[in-house]
Amino acid sequence: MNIKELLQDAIGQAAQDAMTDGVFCLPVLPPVMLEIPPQKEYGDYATNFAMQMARGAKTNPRKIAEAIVERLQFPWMERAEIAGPGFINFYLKPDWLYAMLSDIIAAGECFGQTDAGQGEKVQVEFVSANPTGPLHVGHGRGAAVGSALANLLQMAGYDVEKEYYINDAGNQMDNLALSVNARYLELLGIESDFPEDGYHGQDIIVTAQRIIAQAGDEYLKISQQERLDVFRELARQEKLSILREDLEAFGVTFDIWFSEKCLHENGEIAKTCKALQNNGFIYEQDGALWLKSTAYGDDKDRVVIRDNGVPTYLAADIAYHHDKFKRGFQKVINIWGADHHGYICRVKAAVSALGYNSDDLEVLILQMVNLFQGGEVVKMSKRTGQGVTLAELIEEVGCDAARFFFIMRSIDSQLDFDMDLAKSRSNDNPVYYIQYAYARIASVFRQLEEIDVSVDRKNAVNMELLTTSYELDLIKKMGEFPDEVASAAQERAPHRIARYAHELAGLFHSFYNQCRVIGVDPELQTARIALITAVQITIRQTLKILGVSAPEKM
RNA sequence: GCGCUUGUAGCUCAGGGGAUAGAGCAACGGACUUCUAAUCCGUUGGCCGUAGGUUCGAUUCCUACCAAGCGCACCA
Repeated sequence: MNIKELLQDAIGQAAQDAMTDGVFCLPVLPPVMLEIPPQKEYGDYATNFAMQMARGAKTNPRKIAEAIVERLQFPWMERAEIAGPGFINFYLKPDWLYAMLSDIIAAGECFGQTDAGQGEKVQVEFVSANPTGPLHVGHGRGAAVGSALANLLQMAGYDVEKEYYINDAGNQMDNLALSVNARYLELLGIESDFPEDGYHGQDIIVTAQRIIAQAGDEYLKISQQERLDVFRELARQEKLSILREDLEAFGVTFDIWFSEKCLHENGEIAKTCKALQNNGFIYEQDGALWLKSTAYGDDKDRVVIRDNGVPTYLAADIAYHHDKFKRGFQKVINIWGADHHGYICRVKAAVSALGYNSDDLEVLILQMVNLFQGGEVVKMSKRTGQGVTLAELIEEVGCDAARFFFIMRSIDSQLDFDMDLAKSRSNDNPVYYIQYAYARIASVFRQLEEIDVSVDRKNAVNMELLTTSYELDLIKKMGEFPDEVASAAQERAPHRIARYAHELAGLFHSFYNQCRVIGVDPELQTARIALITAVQITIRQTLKILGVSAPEKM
């Protein structure tokens, strides 16, 4: 049952009837927007529908509202009032809440699932860090937000695939090989210059040490070029498996790991460039090939094949996006760091040039993360003197807190990550606040079992006994969940689920402090068991989206 | 200089044409012989960056300006 949709339909019908009766005249009715009013006194739902129509109908909005209210037929309606400039406030009979509560328990692990996304085939590509070193905290935000968004879309009825684009071609891989080579020689006591743009991280030394542990100075016997080829591949594999492990430890997995190198090797880049050359979007100048991205609003055209014949990163990205759309995704979502936003225009231009609708490529830009500890910005890891890695952060604050903190802000906002707060086991910490609500419910169930009270007698529940505002507010809030999931998915805004979870937990804690479950009148106890069963289900669903664990005990 | 994002309570942030602008923290005052006090209840706290414009109505949309972050390669 979706009370909101039913009410919307009833209002639409009433408006139609009013038009038939000649109260006002409009060629087409606007959609009925129902909202939860800012204050309880304004009822359970409200709409500005009459005000929306007043524009076109050139009629007093209050008059339209009256006509609608007079004709409205809705079984759960207690009364409807016209307020302010023309709002209609709807006050429903509490019965609808009881029906909703039963629905939640019946839905169980499926609660929140809707077909809002209509099975649309969506790809979410995120993290996609170069396999040249460890993930840092910025990647962590991308990983948490990307995986939560994928979960969210899935629950809202989209057909989701998660993908990691491995930038395993080009200069940075050569630099990686050169860096490993330099460390290798250095460790074997051979003097060598460290490459200027090399990777100075500790992890490169570890890689070189591993190579020595396995093969000693074996690689001194081959040419430098051959050695670099070997090291490039060895390092690539090692870095990749570390990335995969770190992400898995963070609760992040991918359906597909897509290699850039393959696009070079299997000729897809050349093929795509050829196609764009044929339809005039790639031209030659100064010995290089250029994408005519200015045709789609870019500041300047961009080189895709350098004058030395080597494709640029953009060339690979064009072929990559071509491949994505060829795979039949209706929406392609990329999550990029704010430092890549300047890149959006040219990739969208390429997508358009390839004959696709560039609106089907959605690039979500994630603003930067600043770590704070003791009120100070933490730029460097104490241990290594380099940027703080994701693995270090998880070790410090825990996986659950890290994920939640990364997700809880809108992606447009820079994130001030308060490590002290994330670590604190106190009421200040929103993660624990939510998990604690879940654990409290689990604890109540454990104690009920101890005194042999059955927890699944949901058929014989007299829900009408739930009458306090604490109980009714909880049910109301839970009832909003499927809608919240659908609209958060549509807005690509997983932070809304973090916020919702916090609000729901707050309502539960208030209830818990005010109403007892165990030991009250048996019928009321049964009803309250049903209530907290539903709360537990709903909190679990929110945590599932966020990728945060739901502890039975704390 | 150009572009993207942001400017809302002391702090961190939601909201996003409409009814008295919300939450958490901080500050202050209360609640544990009772299902976990990692909790709850209450109080205090706002020219929604500035100036114009559109609108019956703007914190929300538009323009300019100011401030912060991030970009502006034949790097990725």
